[in-house]
Amino acid sequence: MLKKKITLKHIARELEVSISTVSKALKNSEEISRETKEKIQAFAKLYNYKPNNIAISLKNKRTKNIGVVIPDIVHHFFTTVVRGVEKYANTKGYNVIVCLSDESFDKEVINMELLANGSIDGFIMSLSSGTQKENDYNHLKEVTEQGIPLVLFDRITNEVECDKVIIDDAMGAYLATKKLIEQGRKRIGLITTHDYLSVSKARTTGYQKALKEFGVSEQQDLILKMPSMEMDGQLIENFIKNSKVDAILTVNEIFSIYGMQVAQDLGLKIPDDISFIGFTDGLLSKYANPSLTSIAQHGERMGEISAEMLIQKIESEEEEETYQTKILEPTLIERNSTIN
Amino acid sequence: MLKKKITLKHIARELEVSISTVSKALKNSEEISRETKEKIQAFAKLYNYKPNNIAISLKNKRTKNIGVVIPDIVHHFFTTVVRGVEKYANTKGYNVIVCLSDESFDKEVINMELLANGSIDGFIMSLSSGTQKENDYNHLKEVTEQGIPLVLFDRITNEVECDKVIIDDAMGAYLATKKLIEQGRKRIGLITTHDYLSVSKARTTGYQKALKEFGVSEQQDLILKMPSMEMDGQLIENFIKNSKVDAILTVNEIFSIYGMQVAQDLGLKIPDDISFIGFTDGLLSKYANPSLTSIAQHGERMGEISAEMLIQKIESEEEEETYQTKILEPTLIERNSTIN
DNA sequence: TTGTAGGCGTTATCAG
DNA sequence: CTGATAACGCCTACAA
Repeated sequence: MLKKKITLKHIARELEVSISTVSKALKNSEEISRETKEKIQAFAKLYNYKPNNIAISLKNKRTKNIGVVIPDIVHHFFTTVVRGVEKYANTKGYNVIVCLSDESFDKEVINMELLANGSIDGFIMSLSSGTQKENDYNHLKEVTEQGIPLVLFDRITNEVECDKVIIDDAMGAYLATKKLIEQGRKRIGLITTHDYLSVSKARTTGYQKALKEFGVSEQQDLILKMPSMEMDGQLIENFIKNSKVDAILTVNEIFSIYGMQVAQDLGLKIPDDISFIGFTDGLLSKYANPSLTSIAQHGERMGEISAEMLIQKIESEEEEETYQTKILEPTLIERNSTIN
Repeated sequence: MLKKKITLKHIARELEVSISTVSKALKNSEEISRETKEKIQAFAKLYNYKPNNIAISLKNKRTKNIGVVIPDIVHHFFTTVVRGVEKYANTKGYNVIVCLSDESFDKEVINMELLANGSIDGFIMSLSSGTQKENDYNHLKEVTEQGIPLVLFDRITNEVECDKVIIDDAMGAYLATKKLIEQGRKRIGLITTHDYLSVSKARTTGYQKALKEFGVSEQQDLILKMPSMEMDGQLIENFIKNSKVDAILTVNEIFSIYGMQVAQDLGLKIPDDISFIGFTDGLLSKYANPSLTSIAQHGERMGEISAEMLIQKIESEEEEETYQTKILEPTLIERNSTIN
């Protein structure tokens, strides 16, 4: 019953020719006679011969695999990036090996080391919070020193020389804050995470820049820093109750969604009494009630660009030591949490 | 600057011993003298020697890679499954290659054929809608005939003999419908997709079973079949307006979320005038307003079980021709769309 | 205790 | 036009 994979050797033996003749015949080489080629090709087709990827990888020192290392996969933004990577990679004949660091430094290191031993031709990754906290990038440096191309996206670091793709997080926060100010909001809060996350830091900067630039006199920083990646509902509730904000910008969707619920429970009208803008224009923003105005991060595009940059590096012969950082423009998507 | 990967050959040449001596020494073989072993191990460590995965794969005919083929990755349920697969696979030293079929039969076929040529040791997959529509499973049969283990989850077919993992979709729909009936709902609608999707079909069956079993006299089927995977807001709106339902069960989250918005726009109170239950207990259900009662599909557990079954098959020597189907119990998670 | 040889499946070079 | 040989990196049975 088992139709095991057939190899060049089998064909050669069966047809009583040499392995190299078979190999050439299947490549339609000019060296081989029409007759022999036809015989071999017919036989190969009949038995559904397909070359073994692993053997080819060993020979070519090319796997046609891309390693994508992300902190979490149950996460809208990262999945859109993966989709973008897949999309581009597939057109170029590459497969995508997905590894989850689970926001852990150790897992990130282990995963990368494993894949770096020949399983992939290059990495596309976003740093785990654990890594950004430890601020230790030796595993990345080792990879690049071995000549394995690396593209960092979204959560990046300046410690490593490699190609990078991000959106202009500061500008995103700036745009959002500006929008709120222009709507006449006077006390604009920011709910963020720790600054060791590169993106949160950049967003905070953008928020502060806008405040400074357009700042109404009484304006001041109203920043809530969540202690962990998890959401702490109580903190948000207290923040809304005590800080008397009339607008809130959050570095993700969840904080906003939850904030809106708290606000509504407190009897506040959205957006009349308080308005919200979140980051990461995902499903939650679209389907929230009221729908959430948010800063689109263009994950899919980011994935495509990352894959393009990576494959370009993989396939370029020369050892170019030039790296670039592509910065995408964020887009403000207006919904009912700021307008009605 | 480039510290290229070092091989056994390099070490052997450098230390003026044979390759096999190096190989054995690094495996701490008894055959090799203490002295030689120490010398070799020290050198290997210094130069950070790591065996090449590809070479080992070729030799062992084992890649330690699992191919996961799913219709879409920007999708909560599938990502939870992937996470479960990763979790279990990693503990067993396997990597996960993710391929997206994009709901397309053709892409599913291409992806699988590519990976089947030696890149993976087994498949975990959920059928694309395109495949279920075509009802053509030859690509799956070929894979299993080649002796490559396959586990189907969620969207499965009886046409292929292999291990399967699903939740009891009929029971899920039955439980939900029963709950609605017990709450005194009289006109319970179902919003689903085409029946060629195995899960939608099963859910419809469960819904009808409950209606029949508990059916209030006036009860009848109030079924809206969405023509595509995409959501058509207009159809839902008309359905709610015209069918006079006082409860709706939907085969995913989105239909419910959207339905709730339509209902609220029509001035209906949830859950007083109309209540909702959806499938796939994801973020949307949790953060919707009101929060959505839903049937949890236990994706992560499903992924773990799939991986466990697959790896068990991969690593078992014998050609067992026995396949099992594991059926997980769905769980009804009550939220504010049915209670307040 | 160490080394040689052959093989995993493929391709490229060179010889016949 | 066809085939033998070596090589990719590793492992292992068998010699020495």
